[in-house]
Amino acid sequence: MSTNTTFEWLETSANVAAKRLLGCELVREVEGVRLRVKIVETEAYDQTDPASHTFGGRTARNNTMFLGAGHLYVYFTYGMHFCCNISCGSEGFGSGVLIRAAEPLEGRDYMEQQRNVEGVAITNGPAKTCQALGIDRQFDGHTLSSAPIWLVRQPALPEQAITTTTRIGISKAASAPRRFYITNNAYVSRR
DNA sequence: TGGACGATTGACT
DNA sequence: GTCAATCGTCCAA
Repeated sequence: MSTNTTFEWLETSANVAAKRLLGCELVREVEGVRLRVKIVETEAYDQTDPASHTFGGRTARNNTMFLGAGHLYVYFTYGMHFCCNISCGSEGFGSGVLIRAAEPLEGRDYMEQQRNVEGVAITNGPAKTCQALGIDRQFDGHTLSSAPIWLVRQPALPEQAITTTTRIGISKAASAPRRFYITNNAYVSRR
């Protein structure tokens, strides 16, 4: 099993971590099935950012983002959806990267069942990706170096393969260019 | 302790 | 393009 033991490469700013995570794989084992996806769209958030959950300081909800790099921060939103982030930076500084979309590499059938749809809609959004991978609140705080969910680092993509834009669905700091995605990837979210 | 508001999605006009 | 669903979190009072 190829798992990472350290996350030094994520002990950096959210912006840099968000770009480094593009192309990396997230592996999930559930009910004896292995699911594997490639991260294709991310957004950066940190304590200095009014749009971040950590802007107001450490709370019970956002605690995972303060644990240091390599933890899964899962939050519940709109009364019905879960979204997941990968924490980055140093312990004590609330920062992380929202996984907005991913491309299925293995276990596509299982993901389609979870989502009850076919095509790119299985993972082309943050809550969709969580649902496809069966990620919910119980995994908040999980360290991404062990089963049943772990991260596999991949070589950094060339800058030219990455598109940078403003983030989606936020009202504060809406003009900050902190959304990153793999140019022309079919699974990148639309709205 | 009440109420506004979300790092969204899917259905509908 | 517009809008409802649905509830945990946070802050003002």
